[in-house]
This record gives sequence, C-alpha cells and structure tokens, in this order.
Amino acid sequence: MFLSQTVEYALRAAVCLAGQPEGQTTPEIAETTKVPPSYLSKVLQGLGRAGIVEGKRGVGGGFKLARPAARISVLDVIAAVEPVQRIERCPLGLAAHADKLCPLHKKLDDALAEVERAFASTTLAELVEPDQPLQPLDALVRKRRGAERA
Amino acid sequence: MFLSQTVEYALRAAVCLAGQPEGQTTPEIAETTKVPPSYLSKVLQGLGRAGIVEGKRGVGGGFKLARPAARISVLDVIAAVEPVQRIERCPLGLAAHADKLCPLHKKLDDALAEVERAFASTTLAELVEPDQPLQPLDALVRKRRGAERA
DNA sequence: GCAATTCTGGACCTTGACATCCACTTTGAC
DNA sequence: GTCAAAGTGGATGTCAAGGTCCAGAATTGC
Repeated sequence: MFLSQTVEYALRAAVCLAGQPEGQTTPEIAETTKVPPSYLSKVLQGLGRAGIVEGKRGVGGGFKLARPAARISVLDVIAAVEPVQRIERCPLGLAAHADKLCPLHKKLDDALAEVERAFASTTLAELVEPDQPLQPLDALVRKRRGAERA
Repeated sequence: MFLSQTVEYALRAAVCLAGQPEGQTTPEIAETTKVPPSYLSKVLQGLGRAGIVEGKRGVGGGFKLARPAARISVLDVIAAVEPVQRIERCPLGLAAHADKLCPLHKKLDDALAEVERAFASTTLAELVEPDQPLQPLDALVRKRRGAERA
C-alpha cells in the first residue's frame, strides 16, 4: 500500500536538489539519496520532461530544480513520474454507478483526495532540513571549485 | 499510487459478503465483483487465514464473514492481504534520522497515518448499498432454496 | 580540434504481483 | 458408498515495474 519505489526515489532526488540550488550531478544525487545511479538517471529524465528539473550536459553540468523549491509541491513531483489516478468511474463498470460511486469506491476516493490535498499544499522548500540539507560531503568542495573558476 | 489490485479485490469481495450474510460461493462472488474467479479464490484464502471470512467446503458450501460486518473495518481487510507498512525508520538509513524521520518521510508517514485512521474507522456495514447490495441476480433464488430445505 | 565530462535515449535483464490451472480434500444428497 | 459440489494448496505462466548497460550527443577546458 502506497507510493511506488519510483515516486519515493523522485521525491528524495527533488528534496536533495532543493537543498542545493547550485545543482548536482547524477552520481552525487545518487550517493546522497541511496538510489541506484543508473535508475536515478531515468527518474531524473522523467522529472526533466515534466519540467521539474533541468539537466545540463558536459563538464560542470548536472541537475537543478527548474523553479524555486518553494514553488514545487510534493504532488508536482509525484504526478511527474506517475500520474495520480483518482477514482472517477466505478471499477466494476456497473450501470447503477455511472455517475455516483458506490460507498466503497467513494470512501477510497475520499482518502485519495485527502492525500492529494496534503501533498499539493506541501512544497519542497518545507522539506529541506535546515541544519543538514541532504547533500554529499564533497558538495561544498565542488561549490568552492566553481567559485574559484568564476 | 495507492492500493494494490489485490487489496481492491479483497475489499470488493468483503463488501459483497457483507451484503449477504447467508454466504456465497467463489464463482458467485467473482461474478458480482468482476474479479477473476481463480484469483479470487486465492484472495479469499488469504482473508480466511486472517480470520476475516470463513470458508465451508462441499455442497452448499461457500464463504461468509467470520464476524458481523459492523465489526470488520476496511483496514482489517487491507491488512489481511497486504500488511500496512508505516514508515518507522529513515529509508536512507541515515544515522541522523535514527529516531526522528526527516521532513520528507515524516510528511509521507503522516499521510499514511491519516489514511489508516480513515480506513480503521469505516466498517463493511457502512459500505453496503441499502437499495442494491452487491449480489448476483440468482442470490435470492439461492436464498429461497436454502429456506425451503430448512 | 581533442579529450574529458555529463546528460540522453534505447535495448535489455530481473523480479515480484497478478493470474491460471490442476490434483486433492471435505461435505452433503441420494 | 457413490457422486457432484465446493474450498485448499501447490506448480506454473505472464507482464509491467524496477534496474542495468552502453553508444551517442552536448558542453567545457585545454
């Protein structure tokens, strides 16, 4: 019961990126979030197509959020990798339930609606740990190198 | 995102049985709930082992609820076929999160807790449609036959 | 221009959920 | 006792999600 593994990975990566606006490479994010690097690559591609993150190729490239973390909700991230399916029609296809869900499916859909509401009203910015944002140890080093070059 | 197919099947079957205390055979329940008969058989076995339903073999056998529908919650049924996993430890295994979930997993677990609460407080009795309990057309016939024999 | 870096996208493999099938046991009716 | 009805449990099949791998394209530094 609940969120798929892929959604969990996508959320970890998104929060990880929210904690470091400069951006990070896929291996860095993978290290921080403990997500299989090669699979994370796929997940980030999905987030990219959905406009949640932006990838930049080549030396010094990597991923960063496409918008400020405060303007990306948890639901945005979830929907990007696995569209949320509300229950709109009776799964049994009963004629009697054409426009009105039976009590069971009404109840299930209510729960789904509540979760959706909670996730829509939470932004990535709220999920970054102030004292210890999710990032690898060498992130600061990398950041410093970038500053030196500039 | 959400409940597995198996859970959906189990709930349909449970509500179906709640609508007819006399009991029904697997093919009957399958017909009513549009669940593949052979798979429903497995699901019902699971519900049986969990003490939600009782199966009776032989001619005139079938399944019925092991307790009154008002004393079986939606959560009981879900937990019977797929134990609800609350998030207790940080999935990343971070030492810093040993006893306190990070904001992300706290948020996810909160949502899960809310859903769990909603499902725990809803009984099967509340989900039976008064005017049209989920049951096949020949259920009444079957019921009548039983009454005649008695 | 060349080499190193990093994302992109397609092909492929693996695993578990979903589903089917069948031999067996239990039960009730005659 | 025999037969048909009905659940039980194990073996097996199927398919999509999860995961790996690699060739190619873009970018940067020299």
